[in-house]
Amino acid sequence: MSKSEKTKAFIIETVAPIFNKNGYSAMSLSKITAATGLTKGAIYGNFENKEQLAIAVFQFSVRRILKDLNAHVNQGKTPLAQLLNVATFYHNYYEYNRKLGGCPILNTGVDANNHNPLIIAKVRSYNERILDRFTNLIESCKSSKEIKSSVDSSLYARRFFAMIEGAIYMSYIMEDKNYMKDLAVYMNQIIHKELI
Amino acid sequence: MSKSEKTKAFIIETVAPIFNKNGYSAMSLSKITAATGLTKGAIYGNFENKEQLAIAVFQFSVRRILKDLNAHVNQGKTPLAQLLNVATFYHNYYEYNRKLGGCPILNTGVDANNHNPLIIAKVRSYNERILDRFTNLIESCKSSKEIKSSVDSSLYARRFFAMIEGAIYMSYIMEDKNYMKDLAVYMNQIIHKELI
DNA sequence: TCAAAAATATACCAATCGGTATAAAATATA
DNA sequence: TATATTTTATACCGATTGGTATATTTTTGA
Repeated sequence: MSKSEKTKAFIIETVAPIFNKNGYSAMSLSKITAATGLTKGAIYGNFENKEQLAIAVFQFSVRRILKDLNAHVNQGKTPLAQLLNVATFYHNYYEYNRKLGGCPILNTGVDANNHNPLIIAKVRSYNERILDRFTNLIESCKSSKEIKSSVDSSLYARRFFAMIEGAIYMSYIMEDKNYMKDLAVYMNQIIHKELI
Repeated sequence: MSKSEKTKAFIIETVAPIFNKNGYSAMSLSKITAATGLTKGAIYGNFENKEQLAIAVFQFSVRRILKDLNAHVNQGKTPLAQLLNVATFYHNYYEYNRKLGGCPILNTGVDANNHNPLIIAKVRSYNERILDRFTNLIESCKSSKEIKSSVDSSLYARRFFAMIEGAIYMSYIMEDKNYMKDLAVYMNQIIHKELI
């Protein structure tokens, strides 16, 4: 790992909470230099501009989540166990993202929508990946005969994802982690009552 | 209605989509003056500062929604019909808020969270009102014996509200109104299968 | 209609914005 | 260790930021 690669990583990690909490417009170069202890020279020596830094920061934040989500899901031994693990993953999601200042998928999505095409395209892309992952997981449950074959995989993937984002919004706006706790409970219940 | 009252209302209506789409930081005075055709003198003659204007704009946007939601809900003749009308209200919510550039409760909440205490307090306050309204509606259904007395009113109010916000997020980020259409369907289904 | 009051426009302020050219310093390679 | 290369710091750029004092215009009420 070269010097600049280390510095890049350091900048990204340090800036991540700033971008996630304040959004793109309020993530000023002065905040970035103050937080990192570096100067503009170092920042612009490692990133083309503010937007490219923001994209790198967003990708870093999301990849961490997807990696952990995937690892947690994969602990399940059957497709159904894996699907149920999606629910349990979000049980502690409020605490999990507290240091970051919330969920980057929610925050960056809302922040970038309507006025930052490059970043919102990234958000959409990740959301599609997550939707596909959920859909495939439900399809696998059908293949393994653990849930009903009549279940609309895509529909429930969309419902689950929307419920998750809604719970994240409520938990962070109302500062109440119980929205995430209940999401885990309710998703589990829905799987058992509507899918199995 | 005095001159200044008319001007105030005009500014608020004109600025509403700007604030809702771009957020507080990106809602610059130059954008405000360009959109309204007025000068800084007129803006600052009618509003103390940018933050107070943002608050007025947010309140205007939310009050419109709450007024319309309430009117739609009150068309129901029984508490259950009213609760089911909550679901139908959101059926066209994507189109309903399109001109505004999304839902102010979602957008302003996420935008202001973590760095604008005054505005986020307003968002929380409205969210609590909405939660109370949903809770009371469910309680009324219990009183009229239209739903099971064992239902946890507050819990389902929270679940519904979270589902709604999640569907709004998905519909606007993915530019797919079907998230709102299915929310209406699914909420209706949940009421019939879990509450009645 | 005319003067007092209210509302708006103009011109300006210091501070900050994102970004860059260049100089200085740190690193890597030979 | 010496040098070429990379990385970072400094100093600056024009543009824009939110905000204000004051002049001008418009509205209001007698």
